[in-house]
Amino acid sequence: MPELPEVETIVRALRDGGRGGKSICGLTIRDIRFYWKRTLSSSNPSLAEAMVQGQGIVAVSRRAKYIVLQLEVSTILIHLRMSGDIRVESSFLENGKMLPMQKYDRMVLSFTNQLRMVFTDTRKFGRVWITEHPQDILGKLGPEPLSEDFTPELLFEKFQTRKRQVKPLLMDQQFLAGMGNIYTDEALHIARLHPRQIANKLSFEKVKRLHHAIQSVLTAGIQTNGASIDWVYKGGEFQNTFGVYQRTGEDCLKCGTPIERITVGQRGTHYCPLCQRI
DNA sequence: ATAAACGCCTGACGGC
DNA sequence: TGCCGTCAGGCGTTTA
Repeated sequence: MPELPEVETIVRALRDGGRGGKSICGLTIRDIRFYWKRTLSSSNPSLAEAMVQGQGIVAVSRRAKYIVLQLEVSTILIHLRMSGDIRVESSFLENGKMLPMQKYDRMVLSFTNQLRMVFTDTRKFGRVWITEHPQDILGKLGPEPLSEDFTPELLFEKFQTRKRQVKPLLMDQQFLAGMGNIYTDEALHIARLHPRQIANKLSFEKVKRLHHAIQSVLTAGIQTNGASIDWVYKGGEFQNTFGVYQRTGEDCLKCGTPIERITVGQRGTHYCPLCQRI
């Protein structure tokens, strides 16, 4: 589910408090428990437990769509994939009883101050890594689209060696890190580019437009706390400003042409056939 | 290098 | 009501 803006919103809440929970910065881990075996990327829960037990949360940050919990020695990486979410709550009710688990809870990180951080994930695609070498995973990722070094010139240069369709390329996390299906469709619409355009055929002018569109949709997404659709991920408002995503058959807000849905790179793709021509 | 097909999972929704 | 197919903010592996 979550793309960069949703993950950023979750990370800010973990760092500063928000989304109904308190900050987890500085808390000490009492224990970690998994309720779905494959949620833990390695297959050794007792080693995972030993690697985090007693350690403090030094920093909370985001890299691409990964949540990064920096501990004193090791690092916890969380990828929410399609349906993951995080909540922070007290482990106990006011009467002193344990707060019950919920149906789709897959991992619980308990702290010594009786707070807990719960990773909930209906579809079980989400993954957690506990490692002393997070760069083994994060190091393969492409540039952060909102970072200073992601420039129109860099994007254009990276496109030159690529004959792929632009939409799947933008969603390739090793090419550019953080874009998903929604924000890619929205960015291509704003930039007036067809999702099947071949990357190295785009002029610098068009790449500049695309670069600006990527940064503006991601920034708007973060400002509105992400997009909330279906039962997954609550609290965002970005869905109210969709231009094409999930608007099949509705009028393009720029030209009035009905939005079409096609499949590109095995993903449902929404675009305006008039604004976004090859 | 590129891309398709498939696997991993559960749930919502529409058609019959 | 139930059954069935399709679809879903992702990504890794295998196969062409």
